[in-house]
Amino acid sequence: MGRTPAGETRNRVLAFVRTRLLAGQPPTVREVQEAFGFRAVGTARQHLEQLVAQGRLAVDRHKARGYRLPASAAAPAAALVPLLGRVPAGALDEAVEDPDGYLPVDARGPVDDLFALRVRGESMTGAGILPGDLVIVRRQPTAASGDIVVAQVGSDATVKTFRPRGRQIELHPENPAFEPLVLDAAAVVLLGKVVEIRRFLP
Amino acid sequence: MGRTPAGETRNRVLAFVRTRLLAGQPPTVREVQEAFGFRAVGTARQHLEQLVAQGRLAVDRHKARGYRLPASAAAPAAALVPLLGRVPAGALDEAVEDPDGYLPVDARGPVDDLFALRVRGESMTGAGILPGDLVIVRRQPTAASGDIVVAQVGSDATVKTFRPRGRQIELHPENPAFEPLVLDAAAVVLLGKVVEIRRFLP
DNA sequence: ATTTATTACATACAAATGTATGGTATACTC
DNA sequence: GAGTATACCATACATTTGTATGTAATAAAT
Repeated sequence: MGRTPAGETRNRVLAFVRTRLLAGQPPTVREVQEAFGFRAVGTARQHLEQLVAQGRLAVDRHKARGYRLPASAAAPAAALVPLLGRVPAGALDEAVEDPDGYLPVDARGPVDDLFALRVRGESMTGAGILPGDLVIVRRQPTAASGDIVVAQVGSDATVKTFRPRGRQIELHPENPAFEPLVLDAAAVVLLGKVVEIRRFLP
Repeated sequence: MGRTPAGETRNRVLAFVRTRLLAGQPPTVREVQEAFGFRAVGTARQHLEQLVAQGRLAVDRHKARGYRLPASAAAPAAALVPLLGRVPAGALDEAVEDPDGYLPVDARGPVDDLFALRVRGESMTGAGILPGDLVIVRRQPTAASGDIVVAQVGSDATVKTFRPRGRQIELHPENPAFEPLVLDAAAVVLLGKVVEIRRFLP
């Protein structure tokens, strides 16, 4: 029987497999076969094996739905980080239980200790953090001087630059219109360090 | 034989399956069995089926690795957007073929026409876009006045605010130290509109 | 024209995997 | 104690699925 243009079909097979993998549903050889209307399993498998030979796909041999993206493709498995509506005093764990939504992040590093917050106020505009921006925060009880952190002061969570001064802690805004907060260390709970900022434009 | 506390194990099974699913590798019943040291396949399956009965898991019957997260879990599938190192004149499609990396984005909207670029220069700091930031761009040939766009001027791709003026196009920086570009419409290729900004902090 | 490579088909087999049935032990209720 | 429920084991079976082998058709190279 005949054929089709060039390596045309093969690229489509790769696209199909990649899509399925990103959707979290690795396809079987026969699912590829059906998706492309091949009348033989072998045809689908041939394309898949060629892609493996070219290094464009990887495979777990003898396993059902064993085709993977090659490590070189640097396919960061995406994890989801909870977006917290508000941070109730103390109970960060509980807030994580009932998030307002989720943000996908690169899962090549640790992600279990991440959460996201929406920024309120203009105190950090000088650092390129605008009202409404989302910050992704890594939970940690300490930080280095100069880090942008999320700290709990009273019942509010606030985003500021962290500057410890002996027994006191200074929380610096990055906006000349605002004054630094100088607080006793005991009055501040460090929720974590801002590791990423995201802004969506309409 | 004996047992274990309460519904303890079951929760762990759910956690295990969920982790595997988010990693894009749905487990088999036997993989669950081994992960928990059950000596019988049935035990693993019993837990899985109970979770399905409770609505905490979903399943594609008679399919290998068929356990899924229930739709109610509403986990937004993540898609990957290619991060382009540079935008060669005209050939955006080719650049997409060989990206520097990928960014995970929420896949509930269209994602096929998205790509990401790294911002160079300080011309947009007034809009909270700093050098080194990543912008996620939706490919489109036109834009509304005031949109932040990526435009190709000569051989360079540049991020600016878009302001059409009759037959001319003005590309406005958001930084008083820079001057607006006023160009003939024919000299500008609009690559797309910036829909998201991301910044990673060390 | 012959050769070679690629694409595709047909069919079969073996391994992986989902499913089913029956049994044992512990805990709880009545 | 009888009855019920839960957690687990042991084994078998059927389907799904990966793998292998042989053949045919078309295109490009020699």
